[in-house]
Amino acid sequence: MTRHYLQLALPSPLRQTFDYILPARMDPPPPVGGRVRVPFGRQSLLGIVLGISTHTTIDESRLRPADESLDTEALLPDSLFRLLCWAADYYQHPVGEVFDTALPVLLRQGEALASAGELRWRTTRLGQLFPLDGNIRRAPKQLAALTVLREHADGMIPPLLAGLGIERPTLLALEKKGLVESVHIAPPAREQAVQSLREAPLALHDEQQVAVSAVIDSLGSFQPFLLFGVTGSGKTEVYLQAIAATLARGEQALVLVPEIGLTPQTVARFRARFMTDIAVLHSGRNERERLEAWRAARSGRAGIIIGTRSAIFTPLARPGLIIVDEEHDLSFKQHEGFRYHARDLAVRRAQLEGIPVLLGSATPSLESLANAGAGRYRLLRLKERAAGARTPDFHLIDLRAQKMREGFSEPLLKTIAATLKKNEQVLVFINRRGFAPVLLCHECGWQAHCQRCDARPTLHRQADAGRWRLHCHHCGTESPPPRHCPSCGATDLRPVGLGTERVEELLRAEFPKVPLFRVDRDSTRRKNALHDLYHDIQAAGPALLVGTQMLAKGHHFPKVTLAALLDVDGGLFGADFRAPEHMAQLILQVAGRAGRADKPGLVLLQTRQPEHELLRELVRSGYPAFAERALAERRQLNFPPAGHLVLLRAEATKAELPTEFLHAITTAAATLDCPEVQRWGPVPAPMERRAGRFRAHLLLQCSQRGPLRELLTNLIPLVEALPMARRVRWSVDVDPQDLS
DNA sequence: AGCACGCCGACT
DNA sequence: GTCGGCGTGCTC
Repeated sequence: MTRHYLQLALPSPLRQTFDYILPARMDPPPPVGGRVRVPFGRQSLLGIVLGISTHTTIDESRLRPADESLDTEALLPDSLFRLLCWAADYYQHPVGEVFDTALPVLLRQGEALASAGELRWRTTRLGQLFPLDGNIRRAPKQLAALTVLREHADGMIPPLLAGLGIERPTLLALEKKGLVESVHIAPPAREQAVQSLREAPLALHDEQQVAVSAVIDSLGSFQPFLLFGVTGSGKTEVYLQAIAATLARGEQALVLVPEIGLTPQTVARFRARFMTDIAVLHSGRNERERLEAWRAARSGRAGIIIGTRSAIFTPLARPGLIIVDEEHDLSFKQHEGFRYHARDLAVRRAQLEGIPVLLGSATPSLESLANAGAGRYRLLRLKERAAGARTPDFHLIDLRAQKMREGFSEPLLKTIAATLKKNEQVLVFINRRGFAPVLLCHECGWQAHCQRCDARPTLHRQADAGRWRLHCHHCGTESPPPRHCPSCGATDLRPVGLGTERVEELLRAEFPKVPLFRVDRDSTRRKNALHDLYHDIQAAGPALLVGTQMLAKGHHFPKVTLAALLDVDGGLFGADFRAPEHMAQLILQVAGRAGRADKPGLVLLQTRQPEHELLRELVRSGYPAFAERALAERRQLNFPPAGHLVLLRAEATKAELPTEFLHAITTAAATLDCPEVQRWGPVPAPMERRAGRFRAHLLLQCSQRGPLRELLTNLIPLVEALPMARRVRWSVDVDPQDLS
């Protein structure tokens, strides 16, 4: 009899698969895509079967038999399985870790694929007949439980019982007496998603109608769309109606949203419209909930799946449409481990599934705009704002010509005062939380410095007690600020620069009678805090809103007519080549909060560089013109989307090691023939030391993806073979989103 | 990454 | 005399 071998993906950083002997007793053999338990060194691991073969390249004597097969069917549909294999190759990441990232934790730990069903308690035959006036009278809780359960022949679920004061110990006691039992009721297999609408769709304006029709016409075949619609133009209604058509075909829709965008309100909007089950997947859910959502998607029970980045790996029984909202958002790129981009995988997945994918944004990434320009994506424009709302006016305030009061120019303060006087709300945006980014000795110029990073810790004021703390945003270290300058002993230590807390303080002093709301990660740490804040802001009259990105994303503030950005220069002149793009997106997002319906909005930008070409273009002609110019710059530099990048990162506790290691890589690369690929570095990372580790970068650049991929495929085995590779932490970042 | 093996410093 | 530091080797 010929022997068979299982080719497995194992959760290990080793970039290889592992072969195991398929034991004769394992009959039927595990399916491709199913899990098996195998011995691995001294541990026992779960692996995914990638293939079964009669051949192996490994010496027979080294092979071990698999222990146990867990599944009778593949965990993932074929298209998703192939997407993961493709992604492992594209991102040059170990395939075992790719599967590990893609699967719910409980499945990785061996939980059954199918849900055991809902747990219910019910009486046994004996329990039905048991005399209630007998011995059990001495156990009142049990008596009550038994009485209730006797009236519910179908059994009851634990939460319902708990509502009646019946807890698990009581039920277990009754079970021990043989009076009640727990059963698992399996959910209906392959239940069809309910398709009917709960509320009527909104009327569409012409541009929306064109967009919806285009998507509906393409259902059933691969087609990427870029839905480029200004804030307030009704992108969401386009999504909802495209989803309605998808559900009407009996298919499912997968919706990806940015991390910050998946609020209860977002989900509520979908629930209000559709009767179907909606599976929600985000970081706030526990593993049990994630697995249930995953199962609902896989079985086809859920018609709509809404989730953040990792939801792109949700299996679908009948895929129909993928939507990526705010496709330019950075949170779609994973920044550690398996560094995939969910938007890019969404397009690839749509292709493998043969379905349309809709990327939506008011400020599309230059990548997507370039794809649309090249005809790879179909561009759908929404230029009109719904309900006749007007686009806000932009004004630059040249700070060089202004007397400043703690970060505020005179004209800005005047405009704020005037707006408040009209009973309207003002939004002040500053992209830095805390009180001040620098603590400086006024005597000798000493500055507070993080012990573990090449960075200055931010000065924070504790909400309670008003205590001061130094807080490093890069490594999380917190410490009390020194009372004396460690360098000269002086006591005159001063906070320099602005953060949200300081802006709050300044504005409270300036406008003592006006309610002020601060929205940043520190002020919204409490559960529901954000929701409550939004509620209070809507209810308030004239008010000041101070905040970071959090304030700029998602929520609408109809009463805001003035939005001010205190410092746009920081973004425009960041070290990263994408800094201007991100700043432009942020400016427009903030602008999108101002001026709705009947009231025109005004956006004030404080800058020391009013002649900056990109900034002027943005303010004068809007995002498309800005993007055009930014794209031209990228083309000149051969940067994405014109060219392609791969960033090799290395870090270690010894300072010289990362650079040495990357040097060794360049030496190894020199033996490979790839004249098209350019090399930058190795260089120390922009912040060389972070959380006590020294970091270095090596950037690879090429106008074509092909040579870059080929180089990586040949280079990485050489890198792994370097002895030094054991002593540094290194990673490959294909299509890096930021170079820091 | 885990996990074990192996050879040199400060302590119950 | 041991406990334990992390260098290095291996995992089908």
